[in-house]
Amino acid sequence: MNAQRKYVVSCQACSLNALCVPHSLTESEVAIVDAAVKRSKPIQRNKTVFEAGDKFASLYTVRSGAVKTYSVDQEGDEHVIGFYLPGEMFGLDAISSGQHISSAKALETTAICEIPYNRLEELSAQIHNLQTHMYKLLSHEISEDQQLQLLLSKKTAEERIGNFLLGLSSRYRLRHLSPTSFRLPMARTDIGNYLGLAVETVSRIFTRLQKSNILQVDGKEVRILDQHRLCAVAHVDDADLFHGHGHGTLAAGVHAEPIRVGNIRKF
Amino acid sequence: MNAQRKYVVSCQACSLNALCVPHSLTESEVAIVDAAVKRSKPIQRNKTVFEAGDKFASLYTVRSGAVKTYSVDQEGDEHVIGFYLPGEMFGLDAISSGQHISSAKALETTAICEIPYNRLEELSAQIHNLQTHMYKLLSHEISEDQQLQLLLSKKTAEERIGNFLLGLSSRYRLRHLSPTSFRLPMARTDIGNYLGLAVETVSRIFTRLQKSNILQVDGKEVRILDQHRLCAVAHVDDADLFHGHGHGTLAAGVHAEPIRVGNIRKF
DNA sequence: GCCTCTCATTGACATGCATCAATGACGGAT
DNA sequence: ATCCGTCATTGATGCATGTCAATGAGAGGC
Repeated sequence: MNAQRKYVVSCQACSLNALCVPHSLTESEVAIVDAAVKRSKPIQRNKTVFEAGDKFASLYTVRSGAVKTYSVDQEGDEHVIGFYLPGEMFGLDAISSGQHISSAKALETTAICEIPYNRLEELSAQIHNLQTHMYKLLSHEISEDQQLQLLLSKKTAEERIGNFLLGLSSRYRLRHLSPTSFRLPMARTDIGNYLGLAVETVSRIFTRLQKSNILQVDGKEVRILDQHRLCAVAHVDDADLFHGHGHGTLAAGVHAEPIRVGNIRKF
Repeated sequence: MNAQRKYVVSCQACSLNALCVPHSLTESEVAIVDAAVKRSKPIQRNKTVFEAGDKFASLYTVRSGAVKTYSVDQEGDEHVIGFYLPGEMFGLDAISSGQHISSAKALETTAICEIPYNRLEELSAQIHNLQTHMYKLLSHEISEDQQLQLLLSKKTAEERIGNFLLGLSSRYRLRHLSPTSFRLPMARTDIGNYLGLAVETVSRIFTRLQKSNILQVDGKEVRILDQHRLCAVAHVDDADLFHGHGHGTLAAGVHAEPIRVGNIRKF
């Protein structure tokens, strides 16, 4: 049981506290939520957290590592729905039907927090801040999804990738990691799939951005050399970069400022 | 004040009851929610309900008519986000930031119910069924948005339009209106904009489907002549048609069945 | 009833990206 | 260290859909 303790970190002690569910709660409220959270051993790359068709019982947040969600169609083709970083919550789409309609898979060794949905419902009726937070969280996910729809329906391949990278950059910044130098947790295939592009297109655009000295790419390692020009390529206003980019669990309610249009939404 | 009464119909007496917020509540709970709802005079075509930048104060549902939501980018281009029919709720994306990030406009003369968000939050902490309903509603919107993302990122023009029409058809069926013969409340431009297609493409596909005797189109009037082949064109399984197609306000929690993949999400 | 404005349709042409194909480069397993 | 499988890159080609242009058809105003 001591071995078990290694990965068991209370919400109070978790470094993601400020990014995760507890962020808007008082100390005693956090304690109550903390008691409901199940923490299990980290899972390996490519292991699934849940699969489409599974009964919905819990929501999940990433503690460390990264997760992708996806669905598989009749022809067996995979469709990537989203990527989740530490502090971000996933599984929200399953609340409405009581069944998971998408699957979630670890992109690397990943630790997950699980919070039983029944319990969360109960608690959110009692803890006003928690209810407010959950509504904002769900609403924020909707806003992000709508931003992505805009991206997918109107933007060029270069704009999509530019936005994608800027979104990632923002999310790493929020986690106090370098916003200009980071590792992509997902494969090119996943990026293309997510953005509605062929892998080859993703690859070509990466090399094009590299040749323009906007980006430096080495496998999964990315360095943003010229953020200004990357914004230009993505048609994103530089000034927007520091706003409204919270994602997943964390962002809801963090920003009082207006969220601007034309930004990336999730990754 | 008698004139005013014409359009004031309580939730209890509203024919959309089964499709709208009250659907999962007891009689006495409905009465409480009803008391919080503001009903105002129908608005004219092209009038806005709210605009991007407005302070967020209420959620809205369509009582009659139709609404589109959209955003406008830096270049002044409009991006259609969604269409809403009677019984469907909109404005959900504004909860997270406290400001509307999109605008909502009547596509025809439209009556709206408004429910102050503060009050809704209070009530949902007291009325368990209401909280459950709201969570499902928000979650369902997320599922739909994700379905649309799939449509936009992976499907051909013909599939998009096929799905769009089938989705509309389902929604009309739910309202006990003809699922095979209905009027499109929005312009071709709006359809194209929403689906990420040029107007010309929408037009061409309409005529192509008409020439194949799958559809009969006369301006905004549409008749589905061969649902089976329309499903084939849209790559939608016929059997799915009667499931999981609730939309907007109504759908959340209506169906116990699994929601299948590959269907349209909103419209 | 006519005029005007917006919306819809159709055709001709251009292009961004997908597709196909082949090679190269990791990274994990033994 | 070597092997093998997955992933990434690059080039050649084609096609679906966007763009441009012109005409036609309704709908609302005076």
